[in-house]
Parts: sequence; structure tokens; C-alpha cells
Amino acid sequence: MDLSKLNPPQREAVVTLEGPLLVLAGAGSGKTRVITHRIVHLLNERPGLIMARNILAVTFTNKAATEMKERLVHMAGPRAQGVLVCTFHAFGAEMLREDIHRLGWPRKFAIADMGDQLANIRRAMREHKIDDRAFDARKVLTLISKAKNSGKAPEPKPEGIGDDYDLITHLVYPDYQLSLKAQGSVDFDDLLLLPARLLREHPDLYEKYTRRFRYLLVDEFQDTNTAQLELLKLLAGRSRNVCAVGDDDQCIYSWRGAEVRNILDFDRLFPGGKEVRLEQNYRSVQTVLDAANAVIAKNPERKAKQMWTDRKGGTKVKVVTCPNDEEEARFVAHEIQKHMALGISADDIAVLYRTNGQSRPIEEMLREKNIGYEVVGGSEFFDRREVKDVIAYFKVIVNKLDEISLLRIVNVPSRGIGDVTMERLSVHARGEGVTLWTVMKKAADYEDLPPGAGARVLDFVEMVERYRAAYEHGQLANVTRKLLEEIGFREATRAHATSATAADKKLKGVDGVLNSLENFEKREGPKASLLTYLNRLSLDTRQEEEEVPGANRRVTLMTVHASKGLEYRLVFFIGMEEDLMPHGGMQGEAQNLEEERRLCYVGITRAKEVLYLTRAATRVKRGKEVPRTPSRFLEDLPPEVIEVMDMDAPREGPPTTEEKNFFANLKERFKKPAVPGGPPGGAGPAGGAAR
DNA sequence: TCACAATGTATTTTT
DNA sequence: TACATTGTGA
Repeated sequence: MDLSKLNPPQREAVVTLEGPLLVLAGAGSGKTRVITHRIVHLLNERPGLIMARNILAVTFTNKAATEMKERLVHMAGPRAQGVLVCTFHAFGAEMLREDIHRLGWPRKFAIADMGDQLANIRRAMREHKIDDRAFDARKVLTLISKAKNSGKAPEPKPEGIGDDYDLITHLVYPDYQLSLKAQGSVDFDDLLLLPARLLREHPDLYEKYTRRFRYLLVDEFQDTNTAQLELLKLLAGRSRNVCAVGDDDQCIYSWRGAEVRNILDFDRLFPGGKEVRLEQNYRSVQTVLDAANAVIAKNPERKAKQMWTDRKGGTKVKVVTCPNDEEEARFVAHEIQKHMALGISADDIAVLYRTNGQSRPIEEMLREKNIGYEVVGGSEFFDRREVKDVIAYFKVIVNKLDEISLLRIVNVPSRGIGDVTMERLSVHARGEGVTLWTVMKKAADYEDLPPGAGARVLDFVEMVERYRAAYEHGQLANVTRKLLEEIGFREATRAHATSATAADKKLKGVDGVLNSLENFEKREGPKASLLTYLNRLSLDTRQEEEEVPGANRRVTLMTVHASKGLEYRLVFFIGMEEDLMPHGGMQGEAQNLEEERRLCYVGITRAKEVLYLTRAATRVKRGKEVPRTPSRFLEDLPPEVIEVMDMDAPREGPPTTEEKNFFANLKERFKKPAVPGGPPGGAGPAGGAAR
């Protein structure tokens, strides 16, 4: 491996193998490069002493993990296969898969997804006679999660009385935790907390894991929360070979418990470590970097970094005002067309937005113009009713303790087991102190059920047991097909749908599940089981890549959050308006301006060459058209690096001279793909605004 | 128990 | 606007 291609700080980060190391890596500073080189260097440097299996690299998303692994294998060959690259959560799940029984959970535990979590919270709320409609269960979940992540044990009662939600949370928390365990489930937070407990409370396991993972790397360290840090500290053991890579300016997940302090206080958390700063930006041209620096500069409490680039000049950042959101979409689509005509590939283009809902108009417009696109995340696929139902079947089949899923599907499709029946059975279960499933197995014994219900329940139980056995032998997709056939799922869904097209859409969801099962089986081979499938599903909600040949060069649409770590030659950052960017938060109150600013910074720094910041003067919201105020962040942009465009009157006519000049210049710039060192400076368009 | 209609309410980001 | 939930009637 050639280390001479790295700049001095990068090289230092790569060759410092022992002890704690913090790499402050600004946007576009070649951070991933450093991580991969470092891992390969570890493998090269001490052959026989450091094996691939001794290295753990933690990334923020599964996507990042997959990509990093691929890069490693590409660089170092098959021996890199043994390096464990995954998210904190996936790592925790892996640990628990082996050792969770030491904490009293069943070995085949399930991972509760958000739906399960909310259902459990709602149930606990009802038990406390709290109206689960008057109070938002999601808010309660957020609070519970915060409490868990900050290391607080369930507390029965608050001392200083907070607001209603604090009160509810304290009431509900213990029940929530107990019911999860009773269902043999863990939630996302448990995937971090329980492994930490294993290491803390079981010396043999501490030995086992610290001995195996002697070299740790953490990417996106600024977005780790307290629980992750705790796990990391334990795992680091006595050798403390921790390499943390991150950028405090890109901490955008504090709403999920991320602690910027983890990166700011690294030297206190891991005393005696080294700190390296990567301040050269290899990604963006000067204009883009200037815009980004200007926006982030206004944040107090940063680790001062001075990002610079030698890609001088660059086209000015376009700040565009459109009359409304539809016109904004039209503008974006139109510009995309132009740039593609000039030779930019679709996969070099991204449209970024603050909220998932903003993708709609863009999608419609791109479809209209026949521009291929791909929406990252927000997939909604696994949120679809039918999909959730099928998954719930899996959950019940795998885990009969999962009452939430059981209640969900026991009458889907309708088989005459209604609320009354299940309510009565629940009462019996509680009275006898046994599980709902146990009671269902002897449903015939109860006199108080609606006529015929007992027999129907028994049929259902028998059916589930039969499929539980059937799934033992693999063939997940095939068995599922049979199951859906037997229960008449497709027919029922079709009958339920309002129209033929709606039915097709729903059934496509079902096909999607079967597809994803098939892919999973193909990938995992014989070790594919329904349980491992479900676990993977809750950890990685990415939809299976549709393998449409030829259609893979597409424009990317995603939230700014999802764009972290990615880069594109051409970026549209849309909706630069108050209440959107920065986001208004729910009903006024606490909006975290500093984080919104960082978010804006992240969005801007995704652009390598050309950046559009667009906004709509008016936007359709809730069916009504409302006027919008420009984002305050736009004010911070240095006038000399931006070009203001007002698309007030939508013109369809021939391009103006100014436009022609502008695109002529662009064409010049894009003739050759981004030469390192940058194109000749001052390539900005002649003249100013288009209007 | 179930199907359909009217009514009401929601809107951040994601492992 | 769009969707989910609630209430009504069979």
C-alpha cells in the first residue's frame, strides 16, 4: 500500500496504531480513505500478530458498513473478510445473539421495531388509565429512549415534577421494559445497553470480547450517544486502541441522543491519546467551501478547524427563488435536464431536502420529464399495511410471546376471531398468569367466548404451529407463499382495496416481501432463518436494491441526514426557507438552531462542483398555499460567492443570453471530470441574476 | 363481526 | 391534501 499518496496528517492517522487517537476530519477531508488505509496498514504492519478478526470498525449506517467492507476487500484482498465492519447496533445484536441468555432473555430474542415499541407504550399507557390518543406515544418513546441512553434505570416516580410527558414517561417506562422482556424482545437502545451490561457484569465475557477486538475504529464519532460511548469504553479494554473519526460540525443526530461532547471531550474520555486534524478539503471547489464555512462559522463551541481547498474558483453558488414548490420542482428538473445534456451523469446529481415530504413534487416532475431517480430512505415500504401484516405473521411464527404481532394478525384476513374473543382470552391469560398463546391453545375450554370462536382460535393456533415447523427447513420464500395462499391473503387484500390499481399496489408490497426473502436466502445461504431475517430487517431497513439493468444511473433524492458522508458533482438543496431549513420543530418550542446550522453545513458540503440553494416564495401546506420566508442561513452566505436568481415569472421561451453564457461556462468546466487541483479559477458566469 | 362512510388530524431527521 | 381512525348499520 502506498502511504505517500496521503497528506501528512492523514499519514499520521494511518500509522498511529496504538493508544487512543482522535481524527478530526472536516467535510471532504478524505476520512474514509484514512480509515480504510489504517485498517489495511494494521493488517500489513503486524502480520500474524494482528489478525483481521481482531479489528472492529463501527460505522453509522449499514450502507456505510457495506461500502467500507467492499473497499477493504478490494484493497487488501480476501484476508480483509475477517474484519468486522458494522453499526454499533448490529454489533450489539451480534453480541447478544451469543450471550443474551446470561441476562435472562431467551436465546432467540427478537428486536422490537418502532411499531412494536409504540404498541407497547400505548398498552402501558392504557393500563395507567392514560388516554393514548390525547398523548403522543412517540413523544413518550423519545423520552424513554433518552432516559435509557443517558444511563438512567427505570424510575418509578419523578421528584421534580416536570410536565405531563415526564410524568407519563416515568409511569410507563418500567412497564414498557417489563413487557418487552416478557415478549422476549429488546429495543434499539437495548442493543447497546445490554452488551455493555454483559461486559460490565461478566468478567469472562469482558475477557472474551476485549481479547478478540483489540483494534477499534469508530466512524462518525460526533454522532455517538452515551450508550455507544459506554460500550466503546468497555470494549476498548486495557489497551485502549480506539481510533475515533469525526467532525463536530457534522453532528446532526443530537435529537437521537448524539453527544457532541463525546468528540469535544475525547482527550478526557481517553486520556493520553493523540489528536490529528484533517483540514484540507479535497471535495469542493472554493465557492462551495466558502459558502459552507460562512454558514458554520456562526456556531459557537466548535473545535476550530480551518478547512481549505486548492480547487480555487468554481461556479458561484446559485441562490434561487421560485414562486411556489411546484415551480421549484420544475426548476430543479429543468436544470437537471440541462446539466445532463451537458454530459453530467445522473448519478453525479443529488437533490437534498430537510423533510421526506419534500420529495413528492420533485418526484412527480422528474417522472414527468422522464429523468430516472432514486429516493433514498424514507422508503415507506416496510410501513405499508400489508407488508407489516406479513412481517407480523413472521414474528408470531418465530416468537409466540410476541402478543403485539399476534393481536395484529389473529384476525387478518378476517377469520372470525374478533376483539371480543381476544379480549376475553387476554383476561383469562392474565387471571391464570400465563401467556396469551398458552390460553389460545386451550381456547375450547372457555365457556365465555362467542359461539364457534374457540374452534376458530384452535384452527389458527394449529396453523401457526404447522408453519413454525415448516419454516425450520429453510425455503423461506416458498413456505411464505404457501402460507399466504392458505390464509387467502392476496384475495383478502384485493377485496379490501378500493380500486384495482390500489390492489395491485398492495399486492406489490407482498411481492416485495417475497422478493426480499428470496434475496436474503440467496445471500445468506443455508444459515438463513426467519429469525435472522427479522433481525436483519429491524437493523437495516434499506430496501433491496432493485436490479434493473441499465436503469442504475439515476438522480438521487434524499434528506440531508441521509446524505451525510456522500458527495455529488451537482447538488440541489431545496426548501431553503424558515421553518424548513432551519426546521420549525413541533409547535414552535425548542428548535435546535445550532444543529440546524450544522445540517445546512452538511448539505452544502455534499457538493463538489455546482450547488443550487432553492426556495419557494409560497408552498402548499395542508392543502393551503402559505407564504414563506427565506432561510436565515442564506443571509450568511458571502455575496461574492453567490449568484441570486429569481424565477418569479416562469418562462418557457428560449434561453436568455445570460443563460447561454452561464451554460457555456458550465460546459467548459465539465468537459473533463474534475481535475484534482481544480479547473482554472474565476470560471463563474458572467453577469448576475437572471432577472 | 364486518364493511363502509364520515370525520377529524397530522407534519423532522433514523439505528 | 391524504390518511387513519371512529362510528354506524347490516
